[in-house]
Amino acid sequence: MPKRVDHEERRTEIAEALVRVAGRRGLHAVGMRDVAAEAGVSLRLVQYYFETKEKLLLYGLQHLAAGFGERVAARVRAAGENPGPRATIEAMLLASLPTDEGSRTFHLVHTSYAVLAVTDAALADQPFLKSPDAAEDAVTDLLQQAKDAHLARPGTDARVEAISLLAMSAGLGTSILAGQRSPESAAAVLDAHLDRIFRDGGRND
Amino acid sequence: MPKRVDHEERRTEIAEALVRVAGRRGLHAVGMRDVAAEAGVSLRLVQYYFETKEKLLLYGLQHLAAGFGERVAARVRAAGENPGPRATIEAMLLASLPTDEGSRTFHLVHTSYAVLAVTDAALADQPFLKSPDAAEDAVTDLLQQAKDAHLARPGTDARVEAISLLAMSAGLGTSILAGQRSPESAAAVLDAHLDRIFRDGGRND
DNA sequence: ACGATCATGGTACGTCTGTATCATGAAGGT
DNA sequence: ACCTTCATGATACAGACGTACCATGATCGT
Repeated sequence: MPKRVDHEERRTEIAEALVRVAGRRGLHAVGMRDVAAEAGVSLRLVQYYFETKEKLLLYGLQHLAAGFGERVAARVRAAGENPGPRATIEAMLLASLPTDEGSRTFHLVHTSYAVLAVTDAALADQPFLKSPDAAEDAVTDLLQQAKDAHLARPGTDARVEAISLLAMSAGLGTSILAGQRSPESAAAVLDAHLDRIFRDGGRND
Repeated sequence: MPKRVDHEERRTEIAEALVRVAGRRGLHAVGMRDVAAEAGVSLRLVQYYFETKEKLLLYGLQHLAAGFGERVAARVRAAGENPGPRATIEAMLLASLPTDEGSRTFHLVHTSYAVLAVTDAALADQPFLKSPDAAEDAVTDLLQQAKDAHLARPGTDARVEAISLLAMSAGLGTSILAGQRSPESAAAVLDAHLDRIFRDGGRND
């Protein structure tokens, strides 16, 4: 036989090609042949490693979500050795905004998947839909910690604020993608809300 | 000739068929033949009233946006004879959430269009993308009025809060659509923020 | 009443799509 | 050394898609 290749590695390369072309021309416009060309392989190879298009899409989605998770984690680590709850939350939220080309692609393709999932049963019960729940729990915990440490205003409802921040972040991200808002102004809005939640020192408003 | 028909009326019927099938099976999956079947006319007729698919999509988008505008306006009117700023804003935001089947369809199709617009130049510079700006101005004005009338907390930055509320509303709407959140909990989150902005009486926190 | 015009039907064409089939060289096990 | 098995190529197929073309009653203006 020919050289035994690492299937998983191959699949990753193809999935990344899928994400690239989806980010460029939109997920709806991506075909098997496009992915093959972008990955520099033949159509047959894409069929070989992913038997059907649906499996390719599913794998691509997982790969996308994993990459996003790493991106956020790296951003949080970059926030410092022992960042406070606010710095951590801020890093998470800002990492979710489509600022550079990479996160723009992620946001666009992710939203495309989400739209598809509404009418496609196979994508609907995919675990990537649960990652927002995980994020919500994480932010809630951080806010609760801040509240316990008297870093946040006493009246804060941790979960409601967590939901709000994540929904805002998602909404702002979409409007950045649509070209309605600049990343800077979106970041400023998020910061304003964090300022409100994390009162500094003893000010009571 | 045959009975002279009202072209605009016909186009509206077909556009509504487009929106219905798009809401059911997703905008990406909608074809000329599907629209024709849903509208109960022949494929030729869809071609006759909209020469090309792109024109059909554009018209459908306008129709969708117009319908949404009416929906919101009706909801605001239903808020009472002379509603205060808070009731008005609340009506606007709640009308934007995908609660019933109609608004669910609107949200889904609208989001599909927005995703397409990112990679499609023809849709990108469509006026419906400006309606968020109009909403932002309207909410900002209402918040400013409330502030001037001492109904809102003094520290409120009207525009930042308007942006936040609309972004939250959009983000919450998307998560409702994805089945991650119930309409009720989303409405509760929005209400919590309105409670915060519109302090009651003389409380200073 | 008649011819120009409008609304509609049917259908064919070319292209693109995802998938399946046939073919073949290259290297593993024994 | 041989035969199986793996990786890859080329291409064919059936269907759906948007669009274009031809046909034909119906009715309006005159």
